[in-house]
Amino acid sequence: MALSFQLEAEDSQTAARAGRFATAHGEVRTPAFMPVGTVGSVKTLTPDELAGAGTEILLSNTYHLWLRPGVETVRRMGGLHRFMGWGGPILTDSGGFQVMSLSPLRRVTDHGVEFRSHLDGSKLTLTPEEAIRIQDGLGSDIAMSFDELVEMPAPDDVVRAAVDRTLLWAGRGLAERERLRGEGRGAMALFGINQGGVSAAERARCFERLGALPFDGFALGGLWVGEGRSLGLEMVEHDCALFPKDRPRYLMGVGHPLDVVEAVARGVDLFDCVLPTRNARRGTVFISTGRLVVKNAAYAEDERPLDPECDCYTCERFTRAYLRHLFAARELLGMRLASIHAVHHLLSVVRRAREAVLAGRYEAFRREFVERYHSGETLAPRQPAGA
RNA sequence: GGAGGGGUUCCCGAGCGGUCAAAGGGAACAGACUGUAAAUCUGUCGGCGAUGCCUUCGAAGGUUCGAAUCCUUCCCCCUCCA
Repeated sequence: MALSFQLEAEDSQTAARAGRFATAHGEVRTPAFMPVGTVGSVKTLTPDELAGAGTEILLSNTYHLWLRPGVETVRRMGGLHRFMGWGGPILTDSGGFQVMSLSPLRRVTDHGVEFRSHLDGSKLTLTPEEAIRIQDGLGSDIAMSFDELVEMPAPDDVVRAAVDRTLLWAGRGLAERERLRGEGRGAMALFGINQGGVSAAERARCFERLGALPFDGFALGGLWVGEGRSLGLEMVEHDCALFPKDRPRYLMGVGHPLDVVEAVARGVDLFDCVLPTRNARRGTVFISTGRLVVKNAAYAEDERPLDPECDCYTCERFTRAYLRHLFAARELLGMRLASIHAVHHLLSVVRRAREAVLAGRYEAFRREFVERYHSGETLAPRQPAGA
């Protein structure tokens, strides 16, 4: 068994759950958030800083590492874990997202996707089999099935075609892992990805076949791509009700604190998202009482930490005024300090969510969390006493 | 003392009779960002009772239907020669 998922607790009032799964590189307690290290690095952060923030598993990316430095290089350097100096578990995305985000540079057929490399424009073909081989070559703990997602809104026939293709590719990916296992490779776990856009019927149709396949976990794909939050949450609730209880459920690409808390309430175990770290690099961080745009002039002389309720390195040592200055001066340290907080904060959200489930009080936690977030209490800029 | 060049909106800098509140860049301010082509992108950036009006291109005066652009005087800066 590539992944032994153990369900530890289920909330009585919501669909929230707590669990854990083991990989060759360590155990992951859920709900969990995976900081995103697309190119083999969570931008600006060292592995020690990630671990210090409570990271238990990272996400990295097939497409990007395939282009540069290339799977063979990573493999010869001892695999992705050694290469990037991260000893914990790694989940790799399959490149499915790039099928969408690099749309002007690609052509999709049943065989696979023909990309123009965003680095040098060269023509490349990524197939579901190749995506599995690459992830195996990288040494991933959890590989993702190669899928096709479409941006919302999208016509029904486009969504249907993406579902059919995703199912076709799911089977081929599993078969490729079996083939690799026959060669003594392919030890990684493999997750299937459910598609179907915002059509409950399509998602159900997709999972009818996907769920019958021997995946180690299931992901909710194609969400938070323009459909709107409430529709997205509806789909989350719908999918989770279909998914088996004994395997982890991964909501791909979602990471706004409120979305995470709401999705956990609907049964999601795993998240990844660039939002916290990308925003952090651009001067906005999530704190317990809302969204703080530290780079704004209003904080130029605010002596408080980003989040008075946070115990991360940045919040223990630095003021908003200093962070604001670093962003204004475009000092790299600003991005680093904000990223440290961002990762720490989201990981603390999922850790507290987990504790709440284990304590049988998730509904109360959710209510308090959402209320606190909307309070905006420590958000308003404060001037120094002498001003 | 002589010769020449120049003073433009917060800064640099284009414009050299109308289409100029004035290119472009910077700074500043704000917004966006959810399986990362992203240390990115977008917007605003003289004032206002705002499909128009008022004030602005070193200062004052003049030419002209009309001036940042032409003329006169003045003030200030820079370069070279003495």
